[in-house]
Amino acid sequence: MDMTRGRLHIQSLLSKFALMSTKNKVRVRFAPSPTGGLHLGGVRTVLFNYLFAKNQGGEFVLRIEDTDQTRYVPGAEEYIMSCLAWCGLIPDESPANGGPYAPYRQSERKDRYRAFAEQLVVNGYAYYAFDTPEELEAQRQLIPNFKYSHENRLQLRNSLSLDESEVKKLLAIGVPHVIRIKMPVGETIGFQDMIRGTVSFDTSLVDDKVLLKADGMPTYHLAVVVDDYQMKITHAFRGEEWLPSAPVHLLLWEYLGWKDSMPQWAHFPLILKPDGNGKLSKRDGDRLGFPVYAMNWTDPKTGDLTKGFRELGFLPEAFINMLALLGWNDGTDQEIFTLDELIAKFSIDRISKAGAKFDFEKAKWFNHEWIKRSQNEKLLPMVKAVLKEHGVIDPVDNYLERVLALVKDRLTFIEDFWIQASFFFTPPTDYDLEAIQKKWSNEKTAFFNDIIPKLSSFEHWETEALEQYYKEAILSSGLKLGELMLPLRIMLVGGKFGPHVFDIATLLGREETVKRVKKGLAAILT
RNA sequence: GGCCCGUUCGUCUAGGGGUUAGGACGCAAGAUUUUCAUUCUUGAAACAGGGGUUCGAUUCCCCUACGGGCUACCA
Repeated sequence: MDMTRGRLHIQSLLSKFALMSTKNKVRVRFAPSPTGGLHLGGVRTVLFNYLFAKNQGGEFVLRIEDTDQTRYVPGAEEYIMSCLAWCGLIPDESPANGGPYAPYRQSERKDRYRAFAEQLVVNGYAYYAFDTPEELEAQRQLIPNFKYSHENRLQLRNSLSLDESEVKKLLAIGVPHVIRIKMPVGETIGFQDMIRGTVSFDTSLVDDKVLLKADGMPTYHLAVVVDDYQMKITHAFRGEEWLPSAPVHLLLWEYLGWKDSMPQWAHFPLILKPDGNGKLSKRDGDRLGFPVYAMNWTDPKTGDLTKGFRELGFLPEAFINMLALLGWNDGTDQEIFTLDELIAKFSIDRISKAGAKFDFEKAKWFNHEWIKRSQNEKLLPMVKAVLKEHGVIDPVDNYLERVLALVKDRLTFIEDFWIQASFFFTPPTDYDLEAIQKKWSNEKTAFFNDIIPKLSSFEHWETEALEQYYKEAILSSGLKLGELMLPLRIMLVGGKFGPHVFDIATLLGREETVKRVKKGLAAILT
């Protein structure tokens, strides 16, 4: 499929939420960058943005940051949209009418950024810089901790250090250049973060960030401010890794003359590696054996597949629930929330400040809880898919549903269904003979030979009646109850596992049960 | 190195000037299930350290330590 699908999703998102909104509504944005799979942290950022917007009765806007052409990965944009759709955060199908602030891809908004960057230069808040990447690299080699800043900008090649005529000439002949912000000296710039309170910086210590790259594309710093302004964003929430660049953004809002429309800020804590320290990365998932992406992601460059939560058998409800509770809680002991509950109860000031280590065990627990709570009919398609993988095609719905009801509580992942219930669909081929053969006796053989025909004609094929009948048969044979329970189980399922043995027999049906007992008995006697 | 942010059981967290510092995951033990799992009960397990302020500090302030983030013509 081509890249338009991503756009359809964005637009449908806009139309769905934008239509219901009117003036003075909260507008929140998230800007994924299509450089790879969608990471846990990314989904959580979207989720928090979404929950806040919905909680406030506002709207939620997606921008696509595709201005980094070197890292842009084809297909990633569409993949991100699919992940968010799976999570239930954006609509699945889309009417394709653009929202009021289209386009939403930075590459398609390219021209606007240049104009604002030039405006900053004219007003003395930014300047052209002609230094080549090689020259800057040389500086970095020469000077430890080199920073392009007020301390050295007059020694570098830019419109501040060069003659006006020289600058004009360079621009006229098209020498590649960037536009950098001219950070003021000795000012303290601060803001109110909705999570952290007052945060402030000394502008002397911040470097002159590039605003517009040599290829004419904006950096994140310029794009985020222009887009947030033009899209009338009221709240800008992002990960904590952005905190250090906040002063640049603050200044830009001021220099562009938009200070009064600046959004409120919040910086979310990071999701950390479960072991050791640091930000959670794709590598950690590979290393520790759990997914860090929402869905399977195949890197088109390397062909590497990274497994996703969806494919592992996570329910989207569980995934969302788990992510929401990683760094947020509602102040009560409740841990299981539906999306609607999360929306109703969400508030920014209950987000914790400190980073949270991801715990896969807890994630599994959330999934287990959600499987238990899910309606059978919802689970059925997923269970069928698992069966299909193992060659079981078109199981009877009614039968499948009864099996599912019996084993549902035992599942951590949907995939576990096969481990827990395969014997309902294919008779055992291997028997755990070790468990019973040592204590086997001729009396036991006689018992089964005797009961097989009786079972074949047993009328009340139903759990309780069967159990009663079987136990009475044991008693009257003079054998011990416990000695003949396990053999029956092993004949039916092959091993020491599974639900109540008479529930299994009931579901299997009379014919199949008798067949398995015969076959099992033969296996024991060989 | 510089700047910024943070620090309650192993992990996610609640709490907040006086509490037996609460819950959940995981772990351990027991009960139930004549299997295994589920479930239930119980248990072990935390306020980073040092100074203030205070009658009293885990809670407020400062310092230190530790952790994290940023320090690109990446986001």
